[in-house]
Amino acid sequence: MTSTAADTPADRGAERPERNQSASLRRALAVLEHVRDHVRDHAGADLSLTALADGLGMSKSTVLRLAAPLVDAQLLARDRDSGHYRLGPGALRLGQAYLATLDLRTAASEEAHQLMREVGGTVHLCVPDAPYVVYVDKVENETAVRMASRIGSRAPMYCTAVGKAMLAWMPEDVLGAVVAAGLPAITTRTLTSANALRAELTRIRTRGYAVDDRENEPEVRCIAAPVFDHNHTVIGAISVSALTSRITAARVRDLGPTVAATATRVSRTMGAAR
Amino acid sequence: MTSTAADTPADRGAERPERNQSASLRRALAVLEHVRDHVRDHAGADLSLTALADGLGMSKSTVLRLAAPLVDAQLLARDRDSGHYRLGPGALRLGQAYLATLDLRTAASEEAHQLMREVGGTVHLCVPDAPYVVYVDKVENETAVRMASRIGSRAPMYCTAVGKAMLAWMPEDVLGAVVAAGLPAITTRTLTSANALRAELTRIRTRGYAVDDRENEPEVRCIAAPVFDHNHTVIGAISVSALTSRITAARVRDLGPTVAATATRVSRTMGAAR
DNA sequence: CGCGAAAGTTGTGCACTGCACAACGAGGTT
DNA sequence: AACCTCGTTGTGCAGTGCACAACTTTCGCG
Repeated sequence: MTSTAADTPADRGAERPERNQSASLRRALAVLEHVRDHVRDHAGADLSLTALADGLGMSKSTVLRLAAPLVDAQLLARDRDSGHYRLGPGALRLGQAYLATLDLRTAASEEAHQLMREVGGTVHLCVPDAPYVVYVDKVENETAVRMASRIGSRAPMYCTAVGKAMLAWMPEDVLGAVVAAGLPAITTRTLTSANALRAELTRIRTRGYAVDDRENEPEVRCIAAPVFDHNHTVIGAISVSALTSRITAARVRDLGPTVAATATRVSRTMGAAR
Repeated sequence: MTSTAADTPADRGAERPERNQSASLRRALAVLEHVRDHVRDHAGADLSLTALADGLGMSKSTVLRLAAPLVDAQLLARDRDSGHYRLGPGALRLGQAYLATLDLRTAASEEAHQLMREVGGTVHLCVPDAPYVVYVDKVENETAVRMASRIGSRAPMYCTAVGKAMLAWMPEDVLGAVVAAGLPAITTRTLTSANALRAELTRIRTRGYAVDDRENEPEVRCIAAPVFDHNHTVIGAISVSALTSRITAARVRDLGPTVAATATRVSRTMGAAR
């Protein structure tokens, strides 16, 4: 640090880059996320080395060298002809391994199907990822449903029944994070103030289930209840949703306890006391 | 492990660590893969910091600091109580993003369902990942099939119909890589010599489809054909499989052209000339 | 067909990162 | 309460990887 007479470039007071933060690893993950978010469309979605470097504000050599291990791990793949980057099969392996660890999914599967048959709407299973929810399973009424495209996608907590159901039983600081992330209006009925949301959560806690009454999509109602593990920690939520014509306001009061009972059974399977 | 003739004997003694190889990033990816491969079972699957460090031969502090960005990126998650590591929702996001880029899946979906109805067996869609195949879609006959657990899993090329179907139209060096990876016998009928495999590939090219006649599982026959893109590059394969009682040796000759025709239609959707 | 531009790849100095070791704090067990 | 194990944090020093630029390759265009 303090060198001899030959004075060092005294940058004292300057930004301390904080050691041991794995800057290069973070850069590499930024590369990965950039590819993930940028390969929306199918075949045409190209990401050349220069496009990547420009988009991330890195130099080409940096991206090239960071990408090499990602390609080796098959999280990324390079087009053999163009050299452009896309996600690789390793990404799929990770995702499937993640799903395999979620015994919540297997535990809820049967109940979810029964709930779908009973109610007729679409049943969703979610896990928290504050301030978002992640959809991990989906059961639809139609036959021959292909693997749901929405599995793996995220939605905000504050404007979905599943999100509010989980939030109602999560620590206070999570609500803070949700509010901090912003509460933009999705429809005219979205709860957009922290106070309104807080009051709603209290209501949810007393009745045992959450309702999304056209707060996220104009024509959809949704009823959700939380799933707990053996620690009484919220590990997910299960919901039914349908067009408002299928789930009338009056029917919500019947369906609410049904969904809550289903969620409670799943919780018990997961080891919850009650 | 499978390092064949990778390193030359020339660099003996002189340990050249090879610069610019992103050693730390590779370590981090090793951590990720270790977690992925080690969290087979559900809730009980714990990976403590020390267990991870021991399993990888790294020091605890290294693992701790490498894991931090992975946790931030939600590829990993830590159990709030025990601090143990597991895969995070970000892994699912990656996997789903990968599937979204595969328009092969959407292109083949309808044909796959029709093939399943026509033949009655299980239909698989795969992409190459030499020397393996990766299953990216699956259509089963039974109703109410949950999201296929085998999606995302891998199988060797040399002993599967889909693998051989792709291999038959891939560059010669891919066959070399497959042979180099080894051809262990899975059943008594597995092709275990490079020559037998090469002869089989020639046969496949002439008739237009590949057959796995109990080479991978004792009681299963499988018929597959390759899918090409606009460059006439192999981008996948589609197959039907069933117990030998359902697909007799005689029926193979009927089903082969059916599967090949299906694959050709998918290829055409993908922009192939013919 | 040859020329130019743009993209991808490789070499290298130097600053900074992150590895290992060890000390420290936090629970849990006897 | 003492012990033990696990997770976390501080720090010297070696080695990594970032940026820049030279080089190679590929492609477009007259």
